[in-house]
Amino acid sequence: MLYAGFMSAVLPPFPPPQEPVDTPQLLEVGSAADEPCLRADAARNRARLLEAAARLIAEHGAAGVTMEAVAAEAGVGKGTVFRRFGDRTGLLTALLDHSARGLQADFLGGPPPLGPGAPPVDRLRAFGVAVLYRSAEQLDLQLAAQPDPTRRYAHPSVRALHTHVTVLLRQILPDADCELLAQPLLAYLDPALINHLTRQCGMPMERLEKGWLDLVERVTRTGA
Amino acid sequence: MLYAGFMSAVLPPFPPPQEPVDTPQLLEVGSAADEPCLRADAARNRARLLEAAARLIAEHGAAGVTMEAVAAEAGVGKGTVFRRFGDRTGLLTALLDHSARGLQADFLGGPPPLGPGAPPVDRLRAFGVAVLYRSAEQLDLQLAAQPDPTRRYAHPSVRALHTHVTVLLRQILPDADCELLAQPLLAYLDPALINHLTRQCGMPMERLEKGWLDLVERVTRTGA
DNA sequence: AAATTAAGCGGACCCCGGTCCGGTTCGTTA
DNA sequence: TAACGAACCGGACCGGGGTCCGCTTAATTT
Repeated sequence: MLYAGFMSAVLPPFPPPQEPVDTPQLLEVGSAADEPCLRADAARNRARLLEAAARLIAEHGAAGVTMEAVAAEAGVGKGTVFRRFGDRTGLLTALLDHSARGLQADFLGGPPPLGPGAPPVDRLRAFGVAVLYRSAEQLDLQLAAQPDPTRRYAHPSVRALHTHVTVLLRQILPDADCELLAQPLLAYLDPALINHLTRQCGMPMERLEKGWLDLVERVTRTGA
Repeated sequence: MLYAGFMSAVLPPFPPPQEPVDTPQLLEVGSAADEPCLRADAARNRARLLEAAARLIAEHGAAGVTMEAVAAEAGVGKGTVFRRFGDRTGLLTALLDHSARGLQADFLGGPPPLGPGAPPVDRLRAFGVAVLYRSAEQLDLQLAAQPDPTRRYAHPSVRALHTHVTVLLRQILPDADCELLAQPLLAYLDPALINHLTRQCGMPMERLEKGWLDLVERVTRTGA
């Protein structure tokens, strides 16, 4: 199965146009089952929708699936899809949620070198490699789930990754502007870039991996 | 004026679904007036459309302008817009074309430190700062013109920037995988990131500039 | 200058993401 | 268990991007 992440923090009931932006960033994700007590039928429909979406995507590819088709496949109305997931991006993101939580659990509390215990540089290296391969696996979905340019960096899951990298960097380079420095590192792991390099330029993943290690090496090399 | 770049390499006549991908990358842009001898009426309409688009964007913002409105303002049919520019992204890109050519001319043949003559590291520094401020000026348009994730990195203007950075890097780090290393550098200059950092996080441009210089410093620092 | 033809034109048309609101159902309270 | 209200549902509806195809017009050829 692909989605399996039926429980995810998606949206407050309906009018989702509010975006507080004051998100706690870290830790917000990780605690499971945070949907604020969905009504029975709503929860059922939510599950149906995710199943339906996964099924259709497996069959036609993420790009070839319309919201209406998902609704039909799930046997619910179109409005229900948007009520639950806000928009297309929201639905796709929910499908990715399970693996996102898994990754986050791994680097927040899993075994070293990804989790705590290893030296920060090693954790950073492992983090990049993990993200790289995870994204490569779900490339189509990751691409389709990418929100428009004005929201890409504000997206909670991206924020979580950014926070993690920033924290690691601060341990390595206490005097640098780590919040900023984290951005190019993260950008290297952008699914759209991975897609470009592997599929459009034909680079093998090994080269990307080498590139990551090299980048980390260069960025974290201290003082002259 | 904003657009002013009436002459740009946009698309062969109609069926644009072909994307050769074998683009010469560099130098392709720079030689002016490369529209392959447009018919008189077509050229006239093209100019009208760009003027109309610029006018409407100035008035309603890039996001608030529909293709149909542009067509109407220019006094042509909707089909004409799409025939000429392929899609929304194409039209917006054409509006940015003038300044893109200007920038390219500057770093390909202008005076140092941007142009040839200065040490590569200085050129790289100057390049980033120039791109940074140029993007900041046209942020709305740059954001609106951003193509979907699967085309973002394949876009000719991005390719041109990437090539330039790669070339500079190779002069500084002959043994590194400069093609790859150029990506995170370029990503730091992504309009979507600039938008996020300045408008959503409230960072001043000075900090972004410092961040660029620091990043260049770290990435180009040679050997242990 | 007439004929020929390829390029260009335009607006009706389709599709899909997203919204709205009248009717329904769940869960709770009395 | 009756009744109430909030949450939910669904599908009609809307707007905008992108396509199509029959008609028009600019360039070229003789």
